[in-house]
Amino acid sequence: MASFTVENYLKAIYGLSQKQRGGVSTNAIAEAIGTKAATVSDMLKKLSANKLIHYKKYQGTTLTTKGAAMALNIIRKHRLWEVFLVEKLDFRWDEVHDLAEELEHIDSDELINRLEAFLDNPKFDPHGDPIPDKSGVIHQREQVALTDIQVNEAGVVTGVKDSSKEFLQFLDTQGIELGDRLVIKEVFEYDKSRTIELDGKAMTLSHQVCKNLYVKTEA
Amino acid sequence: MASFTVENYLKAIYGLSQKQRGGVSTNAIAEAIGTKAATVSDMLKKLSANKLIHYKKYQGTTLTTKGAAMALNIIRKHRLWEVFLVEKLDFRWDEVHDLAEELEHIDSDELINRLEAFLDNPKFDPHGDPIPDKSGVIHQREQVALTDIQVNEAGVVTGVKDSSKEFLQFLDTQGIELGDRLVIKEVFEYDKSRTIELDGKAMTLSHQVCKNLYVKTEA
DNA sequence: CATCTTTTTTAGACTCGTCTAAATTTATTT
DNA sequence: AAATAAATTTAGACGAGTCTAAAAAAGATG
Ligand SMILES: [Mn+2]
Ligand SMILES: [Mn+2]
Ligand SMILES: [Mn+2]
Ligand SMILES: [Mn+2]
Repeated sequence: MASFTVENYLKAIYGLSQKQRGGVSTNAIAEAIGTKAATVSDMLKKLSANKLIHYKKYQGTTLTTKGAAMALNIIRKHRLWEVFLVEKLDFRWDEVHDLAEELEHIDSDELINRLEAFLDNPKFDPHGDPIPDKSGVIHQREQVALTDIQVNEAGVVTGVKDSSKEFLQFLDTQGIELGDRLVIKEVFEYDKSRTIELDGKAMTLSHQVCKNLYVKTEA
Repeated sequence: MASFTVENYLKAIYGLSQKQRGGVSTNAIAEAIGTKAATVSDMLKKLSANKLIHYKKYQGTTLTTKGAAMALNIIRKHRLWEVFLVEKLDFRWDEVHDLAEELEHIDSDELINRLEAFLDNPKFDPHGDPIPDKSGVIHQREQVALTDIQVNEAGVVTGVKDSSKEFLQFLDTQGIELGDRLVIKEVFEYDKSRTIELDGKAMTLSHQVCKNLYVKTEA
């Protein structure tokens, strides 16, 4: 129904609105989509005319119920395709994003529902992000960043905040993957780096890494 | 690389060039793609400028080596996705064409090669059409239409010439599927219909049906 | 071969998504 | 509060792909 372009705008607005409260700015959308603010302004007018966003000039934008439903469906498709690529075609978790970026626009609910069943109804994608169900309901997992737990606290790695190829490959080199159990051994106040124990091995992780790693604590 | 539109033109030209000898006409392309002749003329100029077709005004067109290679890759992707949809997601053979029409444009050789392996390197799609290999080589099966075999000759159903939903669903109602063995029992000269025996059951098929059913004879 | 018909191409226009440059509004700072 | 800075929108343009209407070429017919 909606063009690739419109779908990408909706997804971007949804994503940005999750990271802050209040409306999403024109510049933020331009940055996310890789386009210019002028282009975004034009598009916001069209999306608004189609009742996909709430929009007052100069005031930022938020998705309407209809717009949010469409965004969630695209996210659902994106994440299910990512699971397919990793689980069935043996792609690595750092290789699947761009492909899913294309596959998410394939227009068929029947296809995506069957794919979901074929994959045994996964609840999370390869990066630990939750998969919205058919009606767009998304269950956020109870998880905290590694920066938010104390010395001697333990956690299981459940996801990443930064899904960039670079970060994912860095985690690979360190042998850190989803499901790993770790314990914080020491926090260095100087640079906020932390020493953790994982698989019986000690390693030190920078503040930047800890900020971007989600764990579920054993509370 | 090439846009969806360009890919669809190349595929259409390839398909039409298989059905006749000589160049493909502007009108035929317009008809195949569902557009107007004027639009096709414009596009032919662009494809020619990009060295994807040989083109002389008013003379029809043929694909260059480069154009043919691209067309075959799209056909390869189309057919492998069709196999996936039928074999893995349990779609029926009459349901998969339009979805494959979208999926064929996903731009990744790595993806399609992995999909091929995941599907156990199928050689034919759900309609019996051969799947080009990685280098675009396509092995046409030795098969003939049901109109071309004699009374008492036997054959195994290997494909359909007409892949329309209507014909495929008709075959379903008659219980005819790929792999079925049949024998021609009688040919009626009056309307060229034929009586066949299949699974021990006799049935009469019209000339139109026989023309569109391919079989491999036991020669 | 001259005319009529069909096919194909050109001309001009439209939509979608994009851009740069300029104008406008909002936010921040003295 | 005025001045300056930053964010946003408007104006005007462009390429891709499409259309309708008109012109031109090729093909068929008497
Ligand atoms: Mn996308
Ligand atoms: Mn993901
Ligand atoms: Mn297509
Ligand atoms: Mn097919």
